[in-house]
Amino acid sequence: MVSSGRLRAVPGSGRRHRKDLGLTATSPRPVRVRFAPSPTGSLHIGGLRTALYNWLFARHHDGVFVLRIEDTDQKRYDPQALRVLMESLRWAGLDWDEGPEVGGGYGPYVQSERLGLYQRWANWLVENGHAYPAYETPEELEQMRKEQEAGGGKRGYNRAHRDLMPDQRAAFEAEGRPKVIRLKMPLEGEMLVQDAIQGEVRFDYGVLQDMVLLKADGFPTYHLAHVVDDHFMAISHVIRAVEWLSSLPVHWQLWQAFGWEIPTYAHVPVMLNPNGKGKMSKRNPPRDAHGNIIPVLVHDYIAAGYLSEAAFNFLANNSWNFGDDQEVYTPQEAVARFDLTGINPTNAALQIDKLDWYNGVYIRRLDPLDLARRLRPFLESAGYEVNVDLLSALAPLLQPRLKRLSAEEVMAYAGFLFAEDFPPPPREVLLKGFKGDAATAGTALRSAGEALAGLAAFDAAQIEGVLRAAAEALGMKPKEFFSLLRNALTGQEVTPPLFDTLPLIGRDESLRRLAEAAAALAG
RNA sequence: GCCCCAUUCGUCUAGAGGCCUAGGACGUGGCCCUCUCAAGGCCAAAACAGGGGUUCGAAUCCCCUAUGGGGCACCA
Repeated sequence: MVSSGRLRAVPGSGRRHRKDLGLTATSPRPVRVRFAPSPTGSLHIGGLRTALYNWLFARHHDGVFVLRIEDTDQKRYDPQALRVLMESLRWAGLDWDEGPEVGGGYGPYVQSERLGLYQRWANWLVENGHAYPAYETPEELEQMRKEQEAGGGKRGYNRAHRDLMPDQRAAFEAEGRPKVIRLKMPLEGEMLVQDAIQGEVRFDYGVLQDMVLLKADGFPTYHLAHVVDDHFMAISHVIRAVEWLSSLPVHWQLWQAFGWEIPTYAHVPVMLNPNGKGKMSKRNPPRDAHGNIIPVLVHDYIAAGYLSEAAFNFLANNSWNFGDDQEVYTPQEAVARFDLTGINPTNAALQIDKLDWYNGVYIRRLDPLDLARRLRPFLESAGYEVNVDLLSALAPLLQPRLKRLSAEEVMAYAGFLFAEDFPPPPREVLLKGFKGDAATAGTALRSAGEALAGLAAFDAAQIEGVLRAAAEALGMKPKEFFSLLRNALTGQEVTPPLFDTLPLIGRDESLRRLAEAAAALAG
């Protein structure tokens, strides 16, 4: 039954032996892989990871990465989806060699433009006894399912039309009943396949059903389209989500029926919710410890302020690992080392904390001016007017502190720089953490102002010098003095370091804030 | 209900019969640095799901159980 020499049976468990296969070494075919999303909505984060593994594999082998659009579900088609899908892939740095907008020698790359091909090959299957027309209506099938559930018996299509007499068939045709084409699955026997990630996979054909290949509307189902397209696009390795593993026998039968060279299959594990319960779903978005929603769609990750560099590294390092205990690596480094069989077959929870850590790592690696440039649109879309020079000066201070590119985080650290006007903070804020009385505090603020006013250059080093001297002259602990100044100058408990922050506020404005705070305390 | 797959610290993982006293990372806790918060440095707690085999020797191979996950459409 399994005729391909490449896909020989190997004794023992898959886990143990899957790396002995030499899958690519023994394959004479040039590496061509594809990512084949359906344009029914925005790209799922797990989908991006699957795309990423395909891309890594293609680049590692100097192969070809194809983007194919599986728009065979007319009911769920979303015209916006394709654009968003491509945006998401490009954001992550996954460029495709063939597909929409770039073309290629195996097109068209959109399935709805290939309908004739599927119909032709579906008919070929019927003519050669591998498939048959079935005339049940969706309502009849629904009825059948209900009876099965009530009876507790076997589920699935009962194969009523598998062996129709020619006159029965003619009668249905004469009636004008719509028909589908179904695959004739073997009634017994076993399928045995070596999956590059999952290892040995075995299915008993007896429990499988006759899946629909061509729908009544003339569109193919995934099963037919996948095999026909992967054949005519010369795909060498099918790297897809493990959700498909259950339908592998259908595809396997199709390959056998057509007699085409079978690609190597690699089923990548799914991404589970952070709590490990169930796969990530946009219908039931997961939440973190604080009750915040964890994004599921790639465009939500972008909007949440994640860097594509961090997302790439994080996704690559989930289910696959670099080796050498190295956690941070570039796409180029990953390409050099990538090995399909090194993907862990176990489903993995999405560890959002680790993504946040990666994001911090990559934010810190940015050129500060680049950070400012990337931050700008987030601030603007939150309604802030951005002074580019100020933001550029602020960026290095923000850099070790930000977890994401977000207006919210920037404001938490530096909102006092963006305020339209800055009235003196209320007393309780000014005196927060201060042990002395208001008069002492006011005196301290005034002497800080005097020290700063006399400075030749208003830079961090000089500011630090005079303020430390002022603290000593006042007989105050630096800690106490500086937090008093922070309160008066920013109204915030948490800010970037004071000495670096003062030049951003500016000398005049700083002196004004100190004076007004002192006045407020006096009154 | 049926089919398939998996199971190593809370989480992501290393592990290919002896290099395992089970390694790394995130997170957590402590200490250091320190004007707050970060960043950084150091340290710590934390795992082979359970039970049977095979073997001189098992996290690793086999079987059973349990648990988790995926799938059972004229969706992909």
